[in-house]
Amino acid sequence: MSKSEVVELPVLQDGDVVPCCPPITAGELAPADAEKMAAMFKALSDPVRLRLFSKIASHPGGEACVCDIADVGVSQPTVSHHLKKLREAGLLTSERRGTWVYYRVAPSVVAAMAAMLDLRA
Amino acid sequence: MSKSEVVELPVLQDGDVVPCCPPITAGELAPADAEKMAAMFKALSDPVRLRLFSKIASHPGGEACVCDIADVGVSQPTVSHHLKKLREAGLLTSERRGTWVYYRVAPSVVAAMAAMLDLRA
DNA sequence: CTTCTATGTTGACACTCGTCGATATGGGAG
DNA sequence: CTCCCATATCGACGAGTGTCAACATAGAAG
Repeated sequence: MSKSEVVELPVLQDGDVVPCCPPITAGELAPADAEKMAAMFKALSDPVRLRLFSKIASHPGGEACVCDIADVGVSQPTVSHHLKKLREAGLLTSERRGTWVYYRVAPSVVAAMAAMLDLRA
Repeated sequence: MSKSEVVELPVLQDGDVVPCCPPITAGELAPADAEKMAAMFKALSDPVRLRLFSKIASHPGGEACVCDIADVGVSQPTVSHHLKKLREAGLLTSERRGTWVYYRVAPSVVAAMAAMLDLRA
């Protein structure tokens, strides 16, 4: 890992339509933009996190209870740990409703990634 | 990191138009597909690698000599190490021509990522 | 041949990461 | 209140990662 400081947060913020960084093919990436993009890719660089993310993204209603997606072959604390990472990267939002906690994909995440790739969504 | 085996290689292969995995939002990601996608994102999850990648992707002619892109604030061995990682992930190809080594973005990498996001390039 | 330059490899180090069991917290039910 | 269930946090462990200096290799030029 780079020895630079941890990028603490928000890669993306709710309501942003234009995302954090210019397209990756548009020119030399500025160091600060590279940090933000790297943090986003890093959050998606684990198979378990990708499976959790895709389960939420493809769940009817756009949201999923942890209990709906927890079956990914690792322990409950590990699932919680991964969901926290995705939350910290700005990719997911969570909301407690009664006994259960519901996660959904943060708005404009897909659009942000598309912009990085120089595609219009 | 996941304790599963290392995904040794080719996330993408030259000539592939349809990439390794279904769109991330299309449904629950299969474990094997998640491994492949994670390996790709992992390769892009470092700021230095992202800057190298964007320098190559945006370089005139679609290729760049190492000497053109090596100025990213780390030592020469570290640059070489990161380029190797990107090569192993199938994101870059390299070719030696005389004294210099030229890197280019592997074909259909961008299209593959676009497909993951369920966008048509 | 030798020398120089460009790039890759090796080995070591500190740090980060994914994982788990144990424990804590939060809220509904009785 | 107590009990139970869902989720989060803590602490520890082994594995992996980024970095560098030192060295190795490849090719051009003298």
